[in-house]
Amino acid sequence: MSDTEPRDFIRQIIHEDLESGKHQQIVTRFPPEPNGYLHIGHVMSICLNFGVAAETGGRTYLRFDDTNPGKESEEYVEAIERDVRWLGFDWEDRLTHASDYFEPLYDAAVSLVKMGSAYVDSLSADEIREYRGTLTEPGKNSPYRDRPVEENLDLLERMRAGEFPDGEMLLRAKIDMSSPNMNLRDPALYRIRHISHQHTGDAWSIYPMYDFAHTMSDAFEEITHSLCTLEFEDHRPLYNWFLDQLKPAHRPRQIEFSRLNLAFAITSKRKLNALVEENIVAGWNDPRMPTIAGMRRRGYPAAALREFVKRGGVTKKDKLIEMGVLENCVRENLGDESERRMAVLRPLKVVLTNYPEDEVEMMEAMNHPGRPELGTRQLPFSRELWIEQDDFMEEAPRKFFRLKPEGEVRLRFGYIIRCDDVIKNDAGEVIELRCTYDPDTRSGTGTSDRKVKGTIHWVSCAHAVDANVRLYDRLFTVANPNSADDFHAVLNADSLKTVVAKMEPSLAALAPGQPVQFERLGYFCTDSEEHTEQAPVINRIVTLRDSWAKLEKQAMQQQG
RNA sequence: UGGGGGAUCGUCUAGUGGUAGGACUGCGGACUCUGACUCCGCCAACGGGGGUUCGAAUCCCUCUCCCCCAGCCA
Repeated sequence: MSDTEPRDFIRQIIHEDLESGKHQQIVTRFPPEPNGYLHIGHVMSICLNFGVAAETGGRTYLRFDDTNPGKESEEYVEAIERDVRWLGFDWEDRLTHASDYFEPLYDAAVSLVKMGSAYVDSLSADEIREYRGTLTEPGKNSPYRDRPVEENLDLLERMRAGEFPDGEMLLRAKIDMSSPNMNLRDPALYRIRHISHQHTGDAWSIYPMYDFAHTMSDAFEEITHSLCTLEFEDHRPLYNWFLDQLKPAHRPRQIEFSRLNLAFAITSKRKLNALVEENIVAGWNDPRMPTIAGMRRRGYPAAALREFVKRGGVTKKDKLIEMGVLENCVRENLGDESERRMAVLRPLKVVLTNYPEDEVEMMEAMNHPGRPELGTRQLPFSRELWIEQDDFMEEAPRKFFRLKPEGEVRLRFGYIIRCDDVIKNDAGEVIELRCTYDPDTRSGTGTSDRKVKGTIHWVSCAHAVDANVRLYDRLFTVANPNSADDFHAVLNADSLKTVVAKMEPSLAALAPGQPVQFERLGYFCTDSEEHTEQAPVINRIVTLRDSWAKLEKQAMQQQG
């Protein structure tokens, strides 16, 4: 970070704490619950937590907040580790679990009981809800609230020993049932769950609640700045209450920031899970999903995701960032990084009537217009070619400078051709174009300075490689599907289209995960799950900007 | 109607009593063997009303709107 770049409010606090000597080193943590896959919102938290530590020579823990067995699983643990690593962050030897601290956590709970700050309640879940009051009315004390310390200690011990069924007893903090902050109305500390834990097996039959486990885990790990999202803002008094009561050697500070919401995307684990469970998408890593795994499979570079988050900033204001910002980051990265190739998504045959039947010429094509060091490749050119259906119009508007009857166009890295005849089937659809080429206009020869306005891409029929290409679009039709009553009603029915494309031969050997630009179309990569060299499956990462498409769209709207 | 937060171009974000700036989008143009890239230009904001001050996005008062909280979820 340069000196001129403004710092967000969290980085300001951190730098002040460093300068004042309050902390020698910054320690943060990223604490996901392993009950789902990480999504774009988590990317922000990861970049923030790992970022501020890395920038200041501090360190960051990857801590699994695994306090609710039954909802959590090892599959998610592995996916989360993979995703964080892929994003470019390293926790080194600091991979921990809240469950690593179950023993000291229990000790802390015992301490609270001993100091009269916690008690075992025997009210049912329903009764507790009734006793809690409402937003505008205070709650009332549980009749078990004043159990003697010895009795509480005994009950807690027996809870741990598994003597009671689920829900029979509950350890609660003794704070204030009339607090206007609901979190302070004697929040639960430990609940009974006779269920085995993915990490601790059957060692426990009671499990700590988030607020307690999270606060104390932060303290145990000597976290200096515990960064979380806004919805935990009114948990902070409880966070601080634990610290005030238990006075751990280290006192972390919680700071909240607003979550990152992406327009046209959902970032609720519940809803994401529903998309998967209902087979609306093909899994957590479906390329349409806003999950890290999905975006990786789609072909979004990790660097583009990091840049996106950086542009979003860190504030306390609710945000809904336009999809275009993300796509722009992806294009920017890929434009520099990826080699160019040619492929035709919706093929239309062109026959060059004046080109020799059996001749094949090799055309030299640049792999990147801005980076000559990436070299060139040879493209076979022959009498029969595929061009894009969209690149021909029988009745073209004035500004359409692609191929039209009697019109001329340049074939990229090839010749200028002229359209002589249009061949149609019985249904009246154009199925073939008869064209002539101008032998004096071969690319790179400089034998002709003849210019035409349009340049289109092509693939030689005889040499083309077929590929299933998946064209993705946003999953939802509204900017904020998070707030829709029923997300099913706002699903985009056309979020996935598949076409059989014709690709230049060099693409048959496209390395897995290697993004390329199909000239004039967009960025593409092989699908990590289904692609084989024999049966290529390619994902479209993002289209190129297309000012022609924009013009067309406007024209359509003007016509109504 | 209890408590906790938040309001700056369409979107995101700077600003910390002294010319409201940047990015993305949009619009117009240049360039182009990718209608891409690049370059140039333009449009566009301090939620409302009062006050303090030579001067207010910034300080004070007031109003309005938005978000979060009543799990033995995190």
